[in-house]
Amino acid sequence: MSLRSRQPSEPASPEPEESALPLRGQRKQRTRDALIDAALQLMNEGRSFNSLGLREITRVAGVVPTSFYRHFRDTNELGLVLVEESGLTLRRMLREARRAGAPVKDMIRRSVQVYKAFVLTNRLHFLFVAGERSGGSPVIRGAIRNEVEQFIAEMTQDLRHLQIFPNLSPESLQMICGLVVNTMLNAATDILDLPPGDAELARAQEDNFVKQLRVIFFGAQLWREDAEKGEP
Amino acid sequence: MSLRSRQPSEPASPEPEESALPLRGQRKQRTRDALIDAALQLMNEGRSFNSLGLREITRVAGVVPTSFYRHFRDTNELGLVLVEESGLTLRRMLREARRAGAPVKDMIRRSVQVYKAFVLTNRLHFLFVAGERSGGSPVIRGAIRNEVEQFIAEMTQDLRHLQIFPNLSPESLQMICGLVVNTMLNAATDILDLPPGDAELARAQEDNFVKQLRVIFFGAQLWREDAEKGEP
DNA sequence: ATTTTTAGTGCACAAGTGTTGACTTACGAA
DNA sequence: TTCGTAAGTCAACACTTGTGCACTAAAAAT
Repeated sequence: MSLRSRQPSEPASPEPEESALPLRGQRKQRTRDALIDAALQLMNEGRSFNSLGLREITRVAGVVPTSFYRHFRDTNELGLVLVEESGLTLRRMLREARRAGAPVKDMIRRSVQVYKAFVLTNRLHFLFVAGERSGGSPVIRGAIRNEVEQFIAEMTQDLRHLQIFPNLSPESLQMICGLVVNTMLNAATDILDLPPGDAELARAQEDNFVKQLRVIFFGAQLWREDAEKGEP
Repeated sequence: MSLRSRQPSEPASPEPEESALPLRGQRKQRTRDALIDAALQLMNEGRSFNSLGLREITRVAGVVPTSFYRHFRDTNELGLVLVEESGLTLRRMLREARRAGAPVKDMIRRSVQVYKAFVLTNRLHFLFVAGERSGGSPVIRGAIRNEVEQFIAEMTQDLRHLQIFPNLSPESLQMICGLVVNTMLNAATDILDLPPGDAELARAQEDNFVKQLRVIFFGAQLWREDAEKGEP
């Protein structure tokens, strides 16, 4: 079960150095991808990453256990590669959103729908990120945290240039984005766990998600920097 | 290393049925608790729950592997007990907050500080909940979700009786509470991961947490039910 | 054409795993 | 005092695990 073609990155970019068709390197990359896919596939069946065994991974990848060492020092190193990949996916989402521009009509709901679609088509990466973000081994958790932090920073930049919240200082904008991203990743878990077919539940879940974001954006728009707020 | 006395529940409540000092039952409970504590302790050292082995648990609990079966069918069942316990801890927090009443001055910051303290003194349970909420085995994740859902519902009731948001329908209030709880649990991970001693970082983290909650409550106060909101 | 490199294989090993059944031993009821 | 119950122990089982070493074969370099 091949889950996806791996990292097409730039499909038609004849880089002179790398893609000079080293036939062996190609082959190596293929089993390397098979290993990564195997890990993702196992997680897709309900397992958590750091409960995966090296042998288990190589088994579903269709290679012998010792082959693993030709590509990674241990499973943790594979995990870090997975973190990096997932980070790329996150930034790809941001880039696509950037290109599409902010929808003018019913902005939040549209964004949520786009997000939902993106989560589902990149199911495995989101499963990994949402799952290991607070759970797994400390080193991987740290790496994911970095990636998410970076994502938040980029999102902050984008929103800043869009001038949607002219009232907010860059720091406050970042704090808002952190809140939004947490809400997003949390929703990702819900989206991925949702049994397919139940349109009613999906709708309720989407409505809830939309409302939460509306509250956040609503509060953000009216935010003033200095004051000590809250009801006195 | 005994981490805590287990479930004091009601320290001075001579229940006629249970506490008739069946010396054997006492002993059984003790090793049962040792098993539970062992699991928590292992997680406290950076492991995720469903990577724990039965033997591993019994080893740090100081009993022989086969003893495990006198208390739990398998590790998953232990996990479910852990979920239940953690749920109790969550509700205990709510109850204490209820008894203390809402602080009138600088309400949110106070609450955050109380919450931080509570998370640190109940470190293990929060570590478990925050870690396995989106990570571990599906059945445990589901159980945690139930517990959290219930917590949200209770919190909704409390806020309703406090009349803090008279503008919100019960459903909207629940949605707000969901947002708050997610933000709380997310902050719990940060709080627990924070290296001790770094007061500066702790302060920044707390400020961020406080601000996020302020935005949410601020947005909630101004929320109107009917309208389709957001910037058009 | 020959040699070097290297991705992938096969085999082996020590160590750890979950689970079993028969056992001890001390509590608590008779 | 006797005796059944059951928490905990012991030894053993059939596996799985991560890892090391020698090997093959095909691609790349010479």
